[in-house]
Amino acid sequence: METADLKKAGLKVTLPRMKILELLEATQERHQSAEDIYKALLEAGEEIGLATVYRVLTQFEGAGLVNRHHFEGGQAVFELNQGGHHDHMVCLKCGKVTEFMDEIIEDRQNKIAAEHNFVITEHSMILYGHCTDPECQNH
Amino acid sequence: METADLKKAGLKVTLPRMKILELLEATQERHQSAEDIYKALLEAGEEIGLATVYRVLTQFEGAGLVNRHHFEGGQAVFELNQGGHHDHMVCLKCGKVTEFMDEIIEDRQNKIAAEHNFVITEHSMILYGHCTDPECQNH
DNA sequence: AATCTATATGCGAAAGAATCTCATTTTTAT
DNA sequence: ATAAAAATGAGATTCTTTCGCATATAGATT
Ligand SMILES: [Mn+2]
Ligand SMILES: [Mn+2]
Ligand SMILES: [Zn+2]
Ligand SMILES: [Zn+2]
Repeated sequence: METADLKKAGLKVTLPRMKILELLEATQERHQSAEDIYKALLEAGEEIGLATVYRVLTQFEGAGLVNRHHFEGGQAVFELNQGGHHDHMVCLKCGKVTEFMDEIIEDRQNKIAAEHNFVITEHSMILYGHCTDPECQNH
Repeated sequence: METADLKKAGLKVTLPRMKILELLEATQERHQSAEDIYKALLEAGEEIGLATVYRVLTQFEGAGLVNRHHFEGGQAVFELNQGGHHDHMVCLKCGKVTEFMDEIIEDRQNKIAAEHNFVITEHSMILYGHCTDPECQNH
């Protein structure tokens, strides 16, 4: 149930918020830009302004409901926060995003930060390259 | 010598290119935005347009003379490429940038990519948090 | 159920970063 | 010194994101 998530986050249950949350839960595309979401809502017949989409996503991020990633080049992308942390591989040819998580890397990150007396609050790790699609591999 | 680097990169030796390269070599700030560089040049009495700074930095990047990083929030930053790869820790309070390099992480990144038949061309790994400065540590 | 008040929304304007256009200048080859 | 090709500077333009404000809505209160 989604309205519960909104209330729990201290956010009023409004139509834009519900629709955006529903979309994030239903979609195949785990990583979407604010504009992607805006357009998808338009196509679904919802009349929600782009500024509202940005605002709501920022609020969702603050509430821990979504995560925002800055992949190289384009807009920021958002994905539903479903608990487990992970990092990303992004194909520079087709844009495909693959998720992964590596305990060894996470451990090393923490060790390195500790060595520098640095307190990590978040991190971003993105591998860029070519995915398995033949179109993307040869040149 | 720097004009040699420019020629080697197939770039004409122009005043803006020399001045920008000199600045990057001389400065304390290893990581500067295009605008930082533009302003530093202005203060040094050079009349170089911001568009030229962006153009030249992009050319330098293509030639492998500099690296561009997209830290969260602000503009892209550029640093002289002095050979060794490294990653970054960025203090969200004071903006201080610390560099580090970890073979274990680099190895794991390559292993993970290989497991996914993904060909890495570049990667970005940034740890965000608070640095050792007391101002930055206590909230 | 009707009313009230705070909050959220939609729209257009604005901001910030980076790129583009094009007339002029500079570089480098001749 | 001359000419052709390339680079520059200034401003316009694009792209993404945020802001401001009049209107609409949610949720609390009668
Ligand atoms: Mn993800
Ligand atoms: Mn660096
Ligand atoms: Zn691909
Ligand atoms: Zn700091």
